[in-house]
Amino acid sequence: MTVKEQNEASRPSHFIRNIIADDREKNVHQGRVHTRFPPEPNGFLHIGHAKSICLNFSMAEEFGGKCNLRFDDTNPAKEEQAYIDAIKADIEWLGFRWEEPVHYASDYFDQLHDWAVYLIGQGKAYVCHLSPDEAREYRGTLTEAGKDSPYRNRSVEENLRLFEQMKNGELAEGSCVLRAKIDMSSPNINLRDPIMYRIRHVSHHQTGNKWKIYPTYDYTHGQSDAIEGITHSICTLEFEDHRPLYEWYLDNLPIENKPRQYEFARLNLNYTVTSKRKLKQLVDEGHVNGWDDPRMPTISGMRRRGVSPAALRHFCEMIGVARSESIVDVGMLEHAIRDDLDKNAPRAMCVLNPLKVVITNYPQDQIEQLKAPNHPNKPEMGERQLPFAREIYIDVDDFREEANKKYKRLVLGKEVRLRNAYVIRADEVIRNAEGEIDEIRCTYDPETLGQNPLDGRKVKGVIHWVAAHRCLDVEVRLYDRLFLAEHPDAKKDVDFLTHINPDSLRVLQGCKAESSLANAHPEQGFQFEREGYFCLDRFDATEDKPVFNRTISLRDSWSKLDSEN
RNA sequence: UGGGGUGUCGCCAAGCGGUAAGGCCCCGGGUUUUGAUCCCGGUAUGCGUAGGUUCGAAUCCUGCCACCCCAGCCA
Repeated sequence: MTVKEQNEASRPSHFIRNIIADDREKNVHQGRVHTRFPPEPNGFLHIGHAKSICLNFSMAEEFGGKCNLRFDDTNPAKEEQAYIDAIKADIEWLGFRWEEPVHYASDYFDQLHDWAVYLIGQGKAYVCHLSPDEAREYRGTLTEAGKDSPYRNRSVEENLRLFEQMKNGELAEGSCVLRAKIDMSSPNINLRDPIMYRIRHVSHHQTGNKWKIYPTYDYTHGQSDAIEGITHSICTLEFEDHRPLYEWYLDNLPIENKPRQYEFARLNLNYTVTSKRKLKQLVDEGHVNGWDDPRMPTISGMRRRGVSPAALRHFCEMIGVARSESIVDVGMLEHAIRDDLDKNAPRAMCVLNPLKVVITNYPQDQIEQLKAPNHPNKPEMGERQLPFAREIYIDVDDFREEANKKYKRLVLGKEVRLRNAYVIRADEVIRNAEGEIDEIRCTYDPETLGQNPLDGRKVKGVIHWVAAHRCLDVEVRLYDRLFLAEHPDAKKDVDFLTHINPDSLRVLQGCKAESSLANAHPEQGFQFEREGYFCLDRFDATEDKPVFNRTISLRDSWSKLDSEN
């Protein structure tokens, strides 16, 4: 198999790729491929945007083309510079490089204005003084045609004069708009004389106080694409009805390069909310700690949680690109995350709920330095030292006074393997005044380091542990799904907030981590063996107080078994 | 009851007239000092539905059904 074939095999065809490949073969756009990712800076990017980013950037990359980053900043009231900065950081973190410089739709406000004057001159645009309510009435309904605005036949001169006044801030906000003169009886409502400009006496994060009028998305997007030489303008399905309008502007303006718009189905994930409005609500109302809270499906949230760019990109490839609306199982995202971490995360041990174990036949002051591989299947990842001593911690869940045969951990009177160390036997349970278990007294078999018991005894279980006096005291944040309902926003009459998982974050203090973890870097993924994947929080961890976020647990076929009994 | 779309395994998704890819999930079995990973094997006589064309249809034609989007001076 050639490299190209392998590539094609691992990247299944999808309709956008097919269209582009086809266009290149037919030399459409002189064989150029130029895409763009056009976010509005009114919130943080989420997993759905990741799909679009991967699509746009990878199509350009694959076909030797370019991909622009363009902020779709036509509504200054909702936009902020802070979002622009965050969006740029997210895209870079994902590993994509846009074609410099960064573009803004607002870069084209002058050109757009001149084109509006041009359309007025052609008798194809007019200033309309209908109030919003009146305009709605005149627009008609889905089944009834609209009516022409009484202002539709103003003279070119009057329109020019009024538009100039709009531009100069001489007219009040909301008093009138500039509309394209298309067809009030079109079955496509977008063609019923759509608004091109509205008056907004607000300053803009890029253009300051220069403008009193701002163009709408429809009047801006296609032309911006054309100006930038975009060939394939990829957007989501809900813009499909806008395509005739997109093309109307390109056809009625003196524009050479005509980009084509293609629509794909946006990403939906179960147990997740991906609507900027709702995500903003979660942030604004304090249900989470900011846009980059590790529970958020935002790119920065997932980053902070410990998800790698590679995992996200792989996920986007797995789910494909199509035109049918679908809801992807979060299990697929989780699989992509585990798959990446399993291959790349060094192993370590950390006891989440410590239970002291005293090994009575181990010398009082002795400390051995055991060796442990950093990855069981990748010797090239090296090994580390693991101090072993008379007192260790194991997890509360890994000991039972009595249990059936299915329980493969430490049971009173039975043996278990300490991961990377010896086999121990539980001899005695020590209780405090309240009758709670305080510690377990064990004995170890010195002949079992790196080998099975010499007499052929079978020890089936393996548990993790940490040396009591050589470990780190750490905080661990256990994250779980933010929503309990599979489709949190499915019902319009049920507030999605009612489905919030009250246990989406559990903070554990006093967890005991092996000492080598003192060298962990923020965002570096580790597998805490038998527990899951964790990383140091990039904002809250300090030298004195390490804070680890659980990215995701290990797959667990035991808890299912256990609960069946 | 207008217009635009979509319907292939529990969830994604290839397929474009030659006899249903792949991934996730699930179920068996094997390896394993992580109940992880990994490895083998299994899972649609069926492609929304009813007809038609054809030697042959998920692919072409016709009717029907279901679901999604559109009546912001949001994008």
